Amino acid sequence: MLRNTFSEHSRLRTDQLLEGLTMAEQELLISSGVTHLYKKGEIIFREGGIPTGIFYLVSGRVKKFRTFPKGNEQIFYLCTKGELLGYHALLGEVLYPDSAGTIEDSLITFVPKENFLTVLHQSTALSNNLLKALGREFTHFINSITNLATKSVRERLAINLLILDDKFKSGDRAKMPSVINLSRADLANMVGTATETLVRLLHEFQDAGLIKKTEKAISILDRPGVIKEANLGGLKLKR
Amino acid sequence: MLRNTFSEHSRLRTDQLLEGLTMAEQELLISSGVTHLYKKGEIIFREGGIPTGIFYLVSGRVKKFRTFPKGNEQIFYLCTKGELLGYHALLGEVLYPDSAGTIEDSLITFVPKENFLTVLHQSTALSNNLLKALGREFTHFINSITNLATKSVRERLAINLLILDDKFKSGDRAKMPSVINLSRADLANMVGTATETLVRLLHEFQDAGLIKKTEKAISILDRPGVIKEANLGGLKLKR
DNA sequence: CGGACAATTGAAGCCGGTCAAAACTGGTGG
DNA sequence: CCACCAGTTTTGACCGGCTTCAATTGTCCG
Repeated sequence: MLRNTFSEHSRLRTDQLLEGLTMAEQELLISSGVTHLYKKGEIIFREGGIPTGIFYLVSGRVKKFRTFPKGNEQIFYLCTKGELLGYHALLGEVLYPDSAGTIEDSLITFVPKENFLTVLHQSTALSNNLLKALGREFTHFINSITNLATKSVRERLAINLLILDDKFKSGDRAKMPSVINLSRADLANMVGTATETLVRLLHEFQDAGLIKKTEKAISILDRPGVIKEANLGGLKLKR
Repeated sequence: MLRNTFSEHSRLRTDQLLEGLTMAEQELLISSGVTHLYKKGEIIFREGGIPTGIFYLVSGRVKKFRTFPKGNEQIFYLCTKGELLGYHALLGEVLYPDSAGTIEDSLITFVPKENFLTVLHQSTALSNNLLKALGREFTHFINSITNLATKSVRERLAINLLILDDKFKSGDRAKMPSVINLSRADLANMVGTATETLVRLLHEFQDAGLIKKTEKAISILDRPGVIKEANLGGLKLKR
């Protein structure tokens, strides 16, 4: 039940995605690409741009977002190691509807459109894996939508902290509290609020002993407490 | 550019979906199903339920939504004639993450899971059509997310009225202003606001000559005016 | 050390949610 | 045909969460 609200099992992980592909197909997909190091803050592609391939995030973290004329942006997803980027536009045969940019130094492999589509059209395994992944993504998006529409900023912050805690888990010690390394502005843009509001709430959470703010980063100290703040059951009774 | 924000070209229409399929495959998909008349207000499937097939909406209108313990619901999509329902859960091999119910009398064909999956696994045409549709759906969902996160209730109402105007177009005279036949509660749940707030805004819109409220229904009188209210360009300048 | 940018704190005000109650609607049965 | 009831729509009043604007503090580097 908790899973439904904030967990990220819909992530398009390549290990799942490549399952059942022949070595030749895997070769053509991943190994054929050019790998490039993106510095923190670099843009990978921009909304309105023409897709020319997909991106495989070897290491690092990438935000997917929309920008507005006012200057602000809305982040709706954070990619971590092993995920693919930019495939929606290719599949849908449309221009990029969103932008992607690194939030830390990242190693990214570019797979040309032709290679991706070639493998896609000859491998039913890849098709099926993609369909499964996209079907699950749906759950993620309606979670986001309902959270934004019905939850307070405070609750949304708590939810996002839980998600981020998961995404920032260091591979080695999965049990340790993660160090969530994200600027206030980025976090605010994920939660969908003003930076000032976010800062105030973080302060409150820290006072309550739920989190610890350490130089630019955040760690969850009291996970059950944060879960309670998130009100995942919708426990706010009618009256 | 307007398209990006509120138009619904991502709709999973069967006519596009069945393109390239053999007659036998089309037969197995659509014609094999059982068609049933759902009365207005009936539930087709409920979140948490086990998917046993997909639904083809022959005629009528269906809302897709999430419910909360508090009793309220969030509508995130409105299906019209010709669309499919419930395929995400089958593809993702998960329980229904959302609910679906009719908002008017509807004719719906049920296609058993086995038939759907059989055709899916033997027809690359269907796979590709589905992938394309799902890729485009992505655009729709990030539109919803960014609208909810960054736009005022007033702007969101305007946007939704434009979408609904499109969805309630009567097939015969596409040029006439549509009659949007939706309860205040449903409309509020689409916009993501309280019924009372919605009613007040509708009143304002009518006073401004943008819309006309006729017994339970709404018609757009001044479409350019509504578009202006929607602030689609994000024209609200920084200062 | 200074300059730029990020983070924080303060104060003011409005948008929108909530509660309560009135007005309106359609449907039902006497 | 009218009175009544249940559900929906509408209006009113209140107030609290958030946004916004402004200003201060903190931090990282050249």
